[in-house]
Amino acid sequence: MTFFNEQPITAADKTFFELRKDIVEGDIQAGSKLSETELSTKYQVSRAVIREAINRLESCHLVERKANVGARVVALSPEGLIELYQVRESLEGMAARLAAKNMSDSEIADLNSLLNRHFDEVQSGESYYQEAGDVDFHYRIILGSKNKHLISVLIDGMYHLIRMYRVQLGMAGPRVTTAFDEHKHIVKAISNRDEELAEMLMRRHIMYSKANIETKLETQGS
Amino acid sequence: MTFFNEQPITAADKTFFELRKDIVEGDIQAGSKLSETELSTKYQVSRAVIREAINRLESCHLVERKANVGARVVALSPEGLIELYQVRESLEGMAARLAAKNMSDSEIADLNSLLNRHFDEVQSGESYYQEAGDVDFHYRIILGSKNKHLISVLIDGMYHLIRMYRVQLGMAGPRVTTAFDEHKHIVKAISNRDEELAEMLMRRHIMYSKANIETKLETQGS
DNA sequence: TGAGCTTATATTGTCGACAATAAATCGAAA
DNA sequence: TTTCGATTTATTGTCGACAATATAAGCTCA
Repeated sequence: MTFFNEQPITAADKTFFELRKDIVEGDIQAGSKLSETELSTKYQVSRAVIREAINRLESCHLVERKANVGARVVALSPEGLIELYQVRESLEGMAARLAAKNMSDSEIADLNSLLNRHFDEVQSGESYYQEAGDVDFHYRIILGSKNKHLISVLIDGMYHLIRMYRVQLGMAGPRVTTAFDEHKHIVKAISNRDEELAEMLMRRHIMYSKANIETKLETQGS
Repeated sequence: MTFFNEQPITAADKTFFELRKDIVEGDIQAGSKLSETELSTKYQVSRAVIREAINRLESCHLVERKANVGARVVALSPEGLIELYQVRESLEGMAARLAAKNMSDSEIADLNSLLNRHFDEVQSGESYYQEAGDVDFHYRIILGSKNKHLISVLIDGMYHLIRMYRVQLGMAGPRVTTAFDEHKHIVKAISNRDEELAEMLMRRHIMYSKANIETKLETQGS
């Protein structure tokens, strides 16, 4: 998966990526305090670098900072996840609409072939790629919107937080074949340049996903 | 206007607010470079403080940073403004939907009285409060969504950039009475708890506003 | 003359030390 | 014993200096 062309340049970049990974994957516990001095010894960089990394983590909504007190990793809550999905529904719906308007024919063709590849993988039971495939699909449509601001808000501002929820609340989930069909319909709408339908189908797709998570949270009781 | 309860605590806070104001209002030119040493003498703080302020400005999409090169104030372009309004349409539409669901009756009553006040002001020709009133209206609905993430993305991540466009491209605009009617209809839908309609009306309201801006940009040629 | 390389310069990135603030500890009085 | 206040301690905020990088200037050679 040749996802983000993010490659660290400065030490702050590198530390930011490492910290983000450790937070998203739960190596640094949700809700825990981030001590600057502690982290600076752990990651072998100065406090200035740690501070910059923490500032960036705050921008992605992964940590919360209070003046003269410090930073904490965000606490994960069912309500927080619901709120996140409400915003996601709205923004990715718009992304699908804009993708129907702005994606080139060749990009749409690529998207179709991606979907076919997923179909083969699902058939052969390679559940490993399910989440990656899902992420990839949504990622391409987001980029397909060609709206820089929208892309930034979704990728920089929400993607990693969503992933954090997925990883830590264990949302690998089934919902594979139905989600796949939904993806197909969305791409169909996009290739028909039907903006209205593309937005509506994407919103429903995310609403279903949200509902699926909600029932899961109820049964397992988080 | 008792808007943001943002009050500076640290020197970095203060500098961030000052810098943001100077950028939004154009005292620091759009597209210009931000020299850290220069700013540190200008604002009488160390470079560390300036760096933190610039990092935060980057989070609000007011400046863009490149590693080992520096930060520039964003360049304003008609395309950028359109993109911004697309995201705004999507998010504020969702905000209106959630406001219809989550605002308390008393909050809705307050919103109504705000609108009546605006009506009086418009009647008596106090065009001064037009923009402030418009901003206040939208701000209350955003808060009414009760969705922290949505609020953060809109207020922290978009509001000041939108204001920067308004100020620097001179969008005080007419569109007063029609916008006022639209506001009234939106509040009506919210007080009826009609989520669907509230979202739709808000989206249209912002679409009209966007269209209004577009024609303006065409005639005056930016 | 100009293309490519080298050197110089200015700017950003990183660091450790000090100052300021908030939390924790301790002590005194009711 | 408990509550309020003072003192200590730990953490964050701020600073100036140094290192690393990128851009600009100058130089060499075809």
